[in-house]
Amino acid sequence: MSVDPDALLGWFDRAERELPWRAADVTPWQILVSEFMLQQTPVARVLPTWTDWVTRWPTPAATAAACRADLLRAWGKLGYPRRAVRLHEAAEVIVREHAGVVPDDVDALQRLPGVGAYTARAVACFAYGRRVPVVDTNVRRVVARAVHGLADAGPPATVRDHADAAALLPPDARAARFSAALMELGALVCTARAPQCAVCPLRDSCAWHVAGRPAGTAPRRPAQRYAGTDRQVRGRLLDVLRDSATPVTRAELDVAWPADDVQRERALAALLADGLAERTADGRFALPGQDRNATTASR
DNA sequence: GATTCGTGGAA
DNA sequence: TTTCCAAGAAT
Repeated sequence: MSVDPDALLGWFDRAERELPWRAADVTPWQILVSEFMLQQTPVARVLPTWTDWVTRWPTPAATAAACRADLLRAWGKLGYPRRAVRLHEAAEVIVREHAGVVPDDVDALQRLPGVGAYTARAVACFAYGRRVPVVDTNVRRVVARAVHGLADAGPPATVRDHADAAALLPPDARAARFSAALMELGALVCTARAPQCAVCPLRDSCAWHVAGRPAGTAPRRPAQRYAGTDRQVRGRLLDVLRDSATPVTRAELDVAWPADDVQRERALAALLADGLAERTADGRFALPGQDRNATTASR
C-alpha cells in the first residue's frame, strides 16, 4: 500500500492547524527552536514557551550570547531541560562555524548538539523545503497502519523508517508539504489511542483499515514510572535553582528531596555534569551563569 | 538495541 | 488512581 499525495494534501489544505512556527515570516532558527521544544512534548504546552523564547532570543547570535540561567528559566517546566542546554550549544556552533546561519543540509544540521535524525530532517524540510523523509512518532504510526497494515509502529529503526517514508514522498516540490501533512494526520486523525478512520483521507487505501483494524500483537513495554526516579529528583532540585534569584545552600536542596541522601547527591552530580547547575566558590549551587555574588535570598 | 532524560493532560 | 503518551537525542 502507498499514500495518495492528492488525498493527503487535499485533507491538509482543509485541516492544517495554524501553528505559529508555520507562519510565513518565521525564520529557520525559530523553526529549529520549535523542533527542540516539540521533542517528546505536546504542541499545546510548547506554544506559550516558544512564543516567549523566540521573541526574547530571535536569532542564533542572540541565543548564543544569552546567559544559560536565563535560558533555563525561560524553558520553565517544559521538561527535559538538557534540551535548553543543547539549544544554547547549537546556537554557539551555528554562530562560530556557520556564520550565524542555520545550515540547510541534513548532515550539517545533525552535527549540531541536540539535533538527531528527526530534527535535522524536519528543519531541512520545513525551513528550507528540502525533499527528505521526515520521520517522527506520528509518521511511523501512519506508515505502520497505512502501508504495513499494523496497529502500531514497532521500535524505531532509523534506516528502515527513512526508507519507508522516502518511498512515499512525491517526486516533485510537494514533498515538503507532504511530510508536514503526514505528521499532521498522525497528530489529528491517525492517533495512537483512538484513530478516527471515519474522517481519514487515506481510509480506502489504508492497509490496516482494509484488513479490519487488527489489534497489535507487539508486547507493550512496561509503562515508564516517574515517582521516585532520579528524573523526579533532578526535576525537584532544578525547581529550587530556577526559583531562586541567588545561589542556594545544600540545606535548601536537601528539603527538595529529604528522603534519600544518596539519590539526591547522585541527581545533583548529574545536573552539574549536564551543565544544568554550577557550584559556586562558597559551596552553594545555582543555575549556570547566574550571578554568584549575591548573598540575599529572594524570590 | 536498551536506557535515561521531565512534565502534565487525558483516558 | 493508574496508565498512556507527547514533532527524540545521547549514550
